[in-house]
Amino acid sequence: MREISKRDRILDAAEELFAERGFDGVTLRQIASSAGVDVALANYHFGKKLELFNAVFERRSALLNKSRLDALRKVQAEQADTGPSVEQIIEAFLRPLELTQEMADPGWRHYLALIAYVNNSTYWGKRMMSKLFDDLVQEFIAALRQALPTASDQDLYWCYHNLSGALTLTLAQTERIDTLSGGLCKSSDFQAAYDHMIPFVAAGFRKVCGAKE
Amino acid sequence: MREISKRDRILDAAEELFAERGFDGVTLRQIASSAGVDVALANYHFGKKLELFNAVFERRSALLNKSRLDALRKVQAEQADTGPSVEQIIEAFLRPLELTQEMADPGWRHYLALIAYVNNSTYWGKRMMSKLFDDLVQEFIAALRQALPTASDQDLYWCYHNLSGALTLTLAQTERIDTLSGGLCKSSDFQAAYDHMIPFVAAGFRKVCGAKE
DNA sequence: CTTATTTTTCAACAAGCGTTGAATGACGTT
DNA sequence: AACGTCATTCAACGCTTGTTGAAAAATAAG
Repeated sequence: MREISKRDRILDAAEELFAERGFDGVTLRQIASSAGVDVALANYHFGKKLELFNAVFERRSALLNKSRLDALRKVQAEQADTGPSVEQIIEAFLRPLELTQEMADPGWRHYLALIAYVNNSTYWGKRMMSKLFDDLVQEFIAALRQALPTASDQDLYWCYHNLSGALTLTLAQTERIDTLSGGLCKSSDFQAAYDHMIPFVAAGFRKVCGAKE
Repeated sequence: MREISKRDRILDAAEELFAERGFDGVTLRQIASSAGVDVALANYHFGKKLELFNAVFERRSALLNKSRLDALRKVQAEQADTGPSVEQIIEAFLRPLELTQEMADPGWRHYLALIAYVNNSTYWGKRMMSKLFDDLVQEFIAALRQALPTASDQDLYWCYHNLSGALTLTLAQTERIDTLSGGLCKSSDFQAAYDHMIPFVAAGFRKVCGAKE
């Protein structure tokens, strides 16, 4: 069994702490302490604090984009004649996230919570989200445009905005729904979250972007 | 024309800056400078930094809750026989927010962006959201339960979670949809946001919580 | 074994932080 | 005009922050 390098331990610790408290809510000393290394080591490997943040944010993005795009290509291949349905597209967009979140390794869970933090932030979001995720999102919107041929682009983007919001709150794992529902629903129950989100969002798309009777 | 007190100028400045950069992303010196007062004055009026944050967060909550509850009571009174429809309930939940966001005073816009920050944060959200907004939310969920009599509570809460996410991202005003849509949709166009969100969410509720055929 | 190179720690820096106590200003009451 | 109260500023405190250069340890190369 291979040891985890100190460099990776710093990334892991930073990932978890940044996701929970945000960029300014965490000090390099906390990260170093949580990783069990000296403060200066983060600087040696990554440079400034902001560069460490970027390194964390970019580490898993390519892998994530690939698994989601693969899921889309798969349903597109399966429905080569008619094209995939709205539900199938949404499913390809969401299920890969569920899979990583339910893995034994908590790293992916922290990473997706970090994405939620960035995506919901005016200050960080504009800079960071587009660069890494725009291409993928446009790919999915193109598929939706084909599945909903009567939709205007404006309607499509606003519907995606709703989808993105519902997803973001799920990724954040705020546990708010736990207290609100008296323990009936749990933020950690990702399968239940996506099982409800997929038909909910698909129905929304159909209603707003579907044929006008 | 009445002068704005320095105390209120501190609240206004803190509201805007906290909403944009989060609790730890803002210093008391930035707040004081933006308000045009001395650093020590924030401490005199509000105590510690965290107490200032709480003061900002609570300042407008009662007023906001009242306007949303009034909107709900109104549609309930109008439809005393059948009870309000899902669309009417969602509309009562959302439109008061749109109204405050479109006011000339930008304070409300900043305040709702702050709510988005808190609601999406594991660290702050658990403590702060429930205390101020749970009663109101349960009131709306009760109304939805009545409009969707076949729904299980679990389904209802998960659907509310989706609604809350879509709303939160709108409140945050990240401008992500602006770049994504190439300027076709604007985060600042609240009317368009809610015009699309209401039918979208209502359709989701009906699909997930409606009668099973 | 020696030498280079990379990784890690140590010690310290200047800057900025939240917070405080005392001094000053403003303002209405008597 | 003198007083007391509230509002505001000033100056400074102890502490933590991100960052750095040099020392030490580990690893690889010859």
